[in-house]
Amino acid sequence: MAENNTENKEGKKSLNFIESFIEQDIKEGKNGGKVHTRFPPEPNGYLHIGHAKSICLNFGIAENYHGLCNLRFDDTNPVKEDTEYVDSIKEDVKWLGFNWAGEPHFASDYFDQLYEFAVKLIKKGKAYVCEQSPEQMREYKGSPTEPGKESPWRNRLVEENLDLFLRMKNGEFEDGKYLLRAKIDMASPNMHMRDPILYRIKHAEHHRTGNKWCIYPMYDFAHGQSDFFEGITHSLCTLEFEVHRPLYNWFLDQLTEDDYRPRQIEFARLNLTYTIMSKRKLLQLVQEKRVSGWDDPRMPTISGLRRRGYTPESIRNFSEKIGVAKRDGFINVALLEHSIREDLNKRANRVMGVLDPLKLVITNYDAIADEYVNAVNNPEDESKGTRKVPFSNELYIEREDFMENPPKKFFRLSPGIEVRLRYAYFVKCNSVVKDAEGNITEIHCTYDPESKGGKSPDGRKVKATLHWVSAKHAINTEVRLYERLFNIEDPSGDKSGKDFLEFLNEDSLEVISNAKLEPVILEAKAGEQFQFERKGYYCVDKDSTSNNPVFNRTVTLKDSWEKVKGQ
RNA sequence: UGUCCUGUGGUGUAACUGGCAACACGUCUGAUUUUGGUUCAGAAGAGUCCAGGUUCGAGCCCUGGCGGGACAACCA
Repeated sequence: MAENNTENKEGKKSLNFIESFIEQDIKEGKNGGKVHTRFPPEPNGYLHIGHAKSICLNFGIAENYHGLCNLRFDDTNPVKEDTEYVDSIKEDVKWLGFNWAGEPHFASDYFDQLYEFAVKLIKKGKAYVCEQSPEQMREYKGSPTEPGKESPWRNRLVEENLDLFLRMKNGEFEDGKYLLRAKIDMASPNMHMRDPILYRIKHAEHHRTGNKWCIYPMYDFAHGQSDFFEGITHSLCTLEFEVHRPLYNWFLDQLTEDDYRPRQIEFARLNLTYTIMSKRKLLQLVQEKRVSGWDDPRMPTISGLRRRGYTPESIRNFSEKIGVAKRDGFINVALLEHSIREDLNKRANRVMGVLDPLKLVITNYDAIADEYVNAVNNPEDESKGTRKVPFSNELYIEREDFMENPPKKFFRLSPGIEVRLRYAYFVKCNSVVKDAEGNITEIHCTYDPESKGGKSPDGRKVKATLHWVSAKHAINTEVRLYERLFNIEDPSGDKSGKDFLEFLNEDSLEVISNAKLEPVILEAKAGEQFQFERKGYYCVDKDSTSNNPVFNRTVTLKDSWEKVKGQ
């Protein structure tokens, strides 16, 4: 699967630990040698790049082993969940390029089966109705280092348990009055085995089952069984569920006598530098309007990355590059950025765009001439063809491409220096116009008519090629420049107790309202990606209108001048 | 002073039943270049958390330490 895996001496691809488990299971003929995975989000928020890792893993493994992967919504807590999230999750999974097996599944599809299973446990004497308050529960639960104590309701008669559980279901009691708990071991070193809660009373409307139920199963009582009901063979989840595994298996033991059983395997969740992955915190950013929404291009959500200009391929490639293991670490965002540059370099058409315009006047060029120059759309892909770019005596160039008193290694435009205007002509700077404060307002140049197309007939060289836009043809454009959302690598991991919001980067968004672009961009559709030559990759935002085109910067180009300049 | 998981270049991931620690990103050279991009060529950077042990040979096996993480929601 992972493309960065080296091949061993026999030319066999090395496997990640999950693939090794799976191949072992197949070899042993477990579950008939089948592989069936699932991606099981709770519909309580938008998917983020961490989910993308899980999606690529689950769907990728199913594909590799000729199996299937389900999409299942883990919707056992009605107060947090919503169909808005269901819809966005489906959209995001599809956008990433994956197809789930059949229709999407829901844990709520199994509420009846789960209820029956709970009744069965009661009858077997393995579950009981408990009346402890949350406080009492906590007290009786003990701590990781001390055993718990048994609930006084633990030895209720089966008949009584059955009766109470039925009445819980029938809505006879208010929230919190009773609980159904498994009878396992209050002294277990594993807290999750200390008589975990199976059902709680919650008079809440569920986004799918409406008011049919007022008792809802807990995660642990729903997840493994859902896997079982769907015929899942390998249930991949993140590391924090490792301690749940004995309970996952305990339920399976109660549920089945034959030898089919899903296997839970845990892997490390993705951490990315300079961002956060917690759904709760992302929700907070949205609710407090620190960002414009779940799809704000600065968000690590799939919808945010999409709006930012990331392609599904780039995210899938990223996911392969990071691999999968059990140790938790931090992936540098540089790797994500590399993935999108790599992809867009091949697919994005080039266009010239000036973000910080400075007027350049060609004093010896005919002001009324109507000239077009030929430009290559994508040097990496000849099939993308060429286009005509209007040229005139008044142009915009990038303000940072001119320096009146340049340092040694600056080889762009400065007085007396000749440079090439990309695809057009050589120009030489003769003078500079300034306003009353001494700010440069215009650069005056002369051009060499012999250098049309950017080639010098006498073979003389220039050290720089600048992008430009003809002033009278320029399309005035809004461009949104994004920087990382946080100032430190791990905003959530601060040991001094600072809130993650304190590390928000106040300059993460810069809006330019007077960028100048070539006329071709008027034909661009929302979401379309371009490389603005020498500046980076940009895409058309959904806010874009024909009167007011709006572009998002996906990522800058690698900029080695930036390093030189810094010295 | 519990249980479980986990320690490999700056970062992430590899190394099949023990056999010269590899790949990617990042960094640094140089070449090419009508993008200070791309591409190409090359370099630096770890001796595998520590200490013992087994072995001809240990990142891999054993013992003992140390570091990091998870677990005490009627959340998932």
